[in-house]
Amino acid sequence: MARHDDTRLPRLAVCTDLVILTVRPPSVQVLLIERAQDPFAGRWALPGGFVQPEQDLRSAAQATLVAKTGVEIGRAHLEQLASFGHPSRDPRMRVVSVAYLAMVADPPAAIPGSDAKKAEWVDIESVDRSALAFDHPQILAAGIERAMAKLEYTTLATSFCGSEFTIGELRSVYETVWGTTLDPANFHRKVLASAGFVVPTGSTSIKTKGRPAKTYRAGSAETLVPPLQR
Amino acid sequence: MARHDDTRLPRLAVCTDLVILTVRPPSVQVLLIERAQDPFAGRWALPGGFVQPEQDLRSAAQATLVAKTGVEIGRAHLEQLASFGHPSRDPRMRVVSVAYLAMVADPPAAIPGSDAKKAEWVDIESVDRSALAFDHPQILAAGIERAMAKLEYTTLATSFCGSEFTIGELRSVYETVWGTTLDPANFHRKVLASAGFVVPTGSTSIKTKGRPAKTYRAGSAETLVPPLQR
DNA sequence: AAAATAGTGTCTTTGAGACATTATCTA
DNA sequence: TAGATAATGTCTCAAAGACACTATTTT
Repeated sequence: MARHDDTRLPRLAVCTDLVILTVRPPSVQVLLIERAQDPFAGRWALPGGFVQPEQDLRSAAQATLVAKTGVEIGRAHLEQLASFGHPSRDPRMRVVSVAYLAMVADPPAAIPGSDAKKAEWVDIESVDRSALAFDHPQILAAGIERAMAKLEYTTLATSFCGSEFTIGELRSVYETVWGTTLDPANFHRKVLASAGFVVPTGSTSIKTKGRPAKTYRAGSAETLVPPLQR
Repeated sequence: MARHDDTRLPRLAVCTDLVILTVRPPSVQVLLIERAQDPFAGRWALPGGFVQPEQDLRSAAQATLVAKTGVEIGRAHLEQLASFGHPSRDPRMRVVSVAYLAMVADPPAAIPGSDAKKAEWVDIESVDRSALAFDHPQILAAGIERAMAKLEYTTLATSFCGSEFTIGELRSVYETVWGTTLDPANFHRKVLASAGFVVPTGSTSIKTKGRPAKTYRAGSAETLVPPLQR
């Protein structure tokens, strides 16, 4: 059985890695950094960092999220994704990664910071996933899959929209993430029929084309009953 | 930014804790141990253990699962649940716990092993959740919630059944976990209509009462389209 | 006016639930 | 035979999708 005598415990670290997504129709984008240091210097990777002593896992993820996107907490969705702990996933030493999934709306340019040469929003279609550092191909895949699935049965899509949005903008989030087209009329009715999904602001948006649309804010509901289907 | 110079990294360990569930109508049961050692000696807790060097997270969880239940791998469902890493969740030192959720069918008596005075299957209704050691109340809640949710849109319920089961047995899993009653006729039709949910064995089960039921094995599908509703 | 998008109305089809009916066993 | 559970059939109602139609803007 495992002992907890800490002098016998191996050297080990915990980090967080983030799959930060945004939707810019017709693309879903992920924030990637080009690593400044070894291991994997020069390679693209998910942003992340070691969890500091006395730092909660979520706080660590939040710190990375804010540092890389420049987006205020509270204007982004952040949830734990999964943990990855293969003994040799990091060549330096054993590092268990607690991955987080974040969604932000219309972020400014990504911020490289000290650990990256570059930081960029990249279309997920054009990412050479297998070239990512560490086991980040796996983490990215898990993040994208989770995001796609959660759109169906949660109100998460609103976190890809700004504070005010039209039903058409919300629909384009779904269409972009799922790579499908949805009937505008039926989508409209279904969204308004889901209690707590969106609340009207009373004003309308000015667009370049077509009839101006009423705008909405995200509602208080988190789950979508009934779910929206793909 | 985080440094990776390992001499500066704090002492830290990673463990796995398991929410192991089984269904014995009319109860859902969870495997709990009574801790043999401090901290929390004498208190009930989820089974778990430290992750050993060179041991994968899943392997660590699997080892605990087999050790406590006596069930062969392959006859149990095991999935990662979430990670819990509050800095003071363990009074000894910083310990990040990667929690796993397991489901087993009709297990034998639980095995205490060396780290527990007792190990028992306990009805989840009768667990004094707030008395559990560490942050295990939170982990248990997350496990139960996940299990209940996944019955709806996955074929997971079959992992609470033996290798061969009747539709009625499968239905009682749903009824037990959700605490509801389901229409036997409609349930029957919906299960058989879900492609890949169950496959007929060709034989029938002998029961004490009523007409003998055809038996089925778990099918190859993992997700349930359309989902079964509560 | 034409084009584009927002929003509403309506019809059809599908699927879920309620419940009756038939089948096959044990006590 | 009575009672119990399995399995099938049928009816009704509600929701989803297809699509026609109206509304309001820009060019």
